[in-house]
Amino acid sequence: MSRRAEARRPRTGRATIYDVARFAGVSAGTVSRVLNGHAVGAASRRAVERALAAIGYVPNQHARRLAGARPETVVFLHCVPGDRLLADPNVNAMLLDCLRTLGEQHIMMVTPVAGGGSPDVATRTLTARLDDPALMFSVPRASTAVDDLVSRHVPVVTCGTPLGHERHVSYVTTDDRDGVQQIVAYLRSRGRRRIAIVTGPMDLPGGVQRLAGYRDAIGTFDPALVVHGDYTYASGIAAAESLLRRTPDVDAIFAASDMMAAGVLDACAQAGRRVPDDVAVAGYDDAPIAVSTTPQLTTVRIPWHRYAGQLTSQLLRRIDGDDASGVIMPVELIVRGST
Amino acid sequence: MSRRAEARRPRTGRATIYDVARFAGVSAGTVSRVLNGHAVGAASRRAVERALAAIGYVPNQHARRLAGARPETVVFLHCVPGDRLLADPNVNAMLLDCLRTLGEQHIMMVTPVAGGGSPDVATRTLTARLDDPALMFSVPRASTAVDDLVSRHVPVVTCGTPLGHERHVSYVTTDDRDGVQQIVAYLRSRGRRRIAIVTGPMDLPGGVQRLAGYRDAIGTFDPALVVHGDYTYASGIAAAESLLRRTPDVDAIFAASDMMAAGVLDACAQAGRRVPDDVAVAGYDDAPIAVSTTPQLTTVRIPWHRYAGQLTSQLLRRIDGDDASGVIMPVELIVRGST
DNA sequence: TTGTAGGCGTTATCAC
DNA sequence: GTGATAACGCCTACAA
Repeated sequence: MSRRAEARRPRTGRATIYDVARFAGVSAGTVSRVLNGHAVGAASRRAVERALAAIGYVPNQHARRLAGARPETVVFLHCVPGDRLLADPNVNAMLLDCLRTLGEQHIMMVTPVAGGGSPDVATRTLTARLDDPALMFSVPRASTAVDDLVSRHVPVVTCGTPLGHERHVSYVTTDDRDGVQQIVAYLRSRGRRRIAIVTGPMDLPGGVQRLAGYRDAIGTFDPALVVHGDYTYASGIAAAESLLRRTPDVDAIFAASDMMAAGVLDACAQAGRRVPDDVAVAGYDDAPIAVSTTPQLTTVRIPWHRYAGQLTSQLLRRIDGDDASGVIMPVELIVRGST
Repeated sequence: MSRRAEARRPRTGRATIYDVARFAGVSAGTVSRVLNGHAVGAASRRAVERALAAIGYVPNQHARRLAGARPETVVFLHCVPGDRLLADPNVNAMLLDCLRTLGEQHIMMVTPVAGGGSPDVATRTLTARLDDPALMFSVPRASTAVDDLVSRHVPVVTCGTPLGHERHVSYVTTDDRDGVQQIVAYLRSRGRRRIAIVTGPMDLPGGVQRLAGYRDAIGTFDPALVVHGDYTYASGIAAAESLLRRTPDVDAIFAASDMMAAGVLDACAQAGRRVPDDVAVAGYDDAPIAVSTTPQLTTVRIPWHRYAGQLTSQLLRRIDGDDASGVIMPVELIVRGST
């Protein structure tokens, strides 16, 4: 790893604000003002705009940032391998919302390239020297990336409660406890008595909080009715198989994600249990798959659109120096055929 | 879109090089020197290193860049929708290679988030204000993004010939003409006389150059034996169907990508043509699919590993101020059962 | 080897 | 409204 040319890097040759100023016959300050939409005389403004166009000036971001301007880039981070996250239509739609809103503020979004490698590694190397605000998804409890960022005063906003970092990180989450309580209450009202849960990963906030909601609502808690999953279809299948074997009297299974619920559905069919007659099945997220299963899934809908709005506004607030804060979005029970 | 607080952004509160210097009892220059691995007295070095650790100093990239340091970020750009590009195992492996090599130089790679939207749009909005070197894949001839970057003196390296920008953009490409000539020569040597081609998109270098190789090698050129595809399996099917119908006497089909060749194979089977007895089929890229078809595909192998090496070194050269240049990688004919 | 002084390109403050 | 001018944090000639 030989050191490269130590010589000062050749000037970029790019036009600066001074070039524009000279061309327009005004001072650099004035150019900066029109660039930033501040008050400027009509004549000067015209002259500057002409110069801008003629020269093809593009501001230097680094200089801008150094001088205290708002960042023009936010970094999207997640720890889910293989772009499974972006494959989720809900997440994708929300991301598009964010992109649009941020775009209006002239802020773009980038993400580290993992290239098939672990995004965790990419994230780690990236956050080691990142200077831009970060938007993080599915942040596991032990994430050191968050610590790094926080300790360097990088504004961070997470999707979901940043377990262990609630005080230093802004976040938007959904009212998981309420959502699960609604589900359990509904199942109860339909006469279900042995209600099981397939949780998400317990190091992710969704895993923890949905289980908490379940415990709150369930009354007498039976550990035999709790199985852990990882949000995937396969884990839904496995969980249901285990439940049906272990506690044959189960008459309702709530899965903490629709993907898992779909797995549960198929496992029930496989085991010869009729849904919803023998056992009710409920999911979470109201993902597209919820309406393409048979029967369709009772689930909890997250207001993704408003969620996205909150996310970006949290981000912008942090960027503008506000303190960290969390917002909790209400959710809505969607009843379909599976219960 | 109300203007936000105009007040100077509050100081980040992050430690600067001066804090470190004060702590270590040396000057800022000295700190900078140890940071950059320049010559420093042993005592000073130790003091600085202690201070660095104690304070948890992290350099400000923007300041660094402004002062003329090498970029620590390169941007990966492509115009293929839906992450189809990253789904290609060859591309992926190469990218990993690049990531590793760049990582050794403390350079990370990011890419704009398209969020299911068109990467072209993401690229456009991004390049509009990008300041970091760019690595571009599958750059179509008309790409204005390249123009933008070049005009702003942003170092650009492309995978494949940057049609129309060869003088201002560094690139790495494969010897497509030679590869195709080898294929055609081989098919000839096996007695094939009516050799057709399914091209790639004609606005991409691979499309143009592989067709060029075909024309060079084929001798008497029959337009009826040329069908255009877009590198996808589906287009391979469509192309083969059209060829078999239009020119039933065709006895060899070369497809400009293995994915298309796989389509050709299936279309032949569908049409009741035996491969290779009735018609020989050849692909290009030596993608994983080339060995999972029946029969396996004769194809052209690209030395991805060395390719990646060239790519990063081109990038580093550009970053260090060298002029743009192109390198052409040799390719290797791989003969398998399909011919 | 080490400190000092400019400069990188931009923004914001302060007089005019 | 406008022009100087001082930061911003870092790097590197230059001088000591």
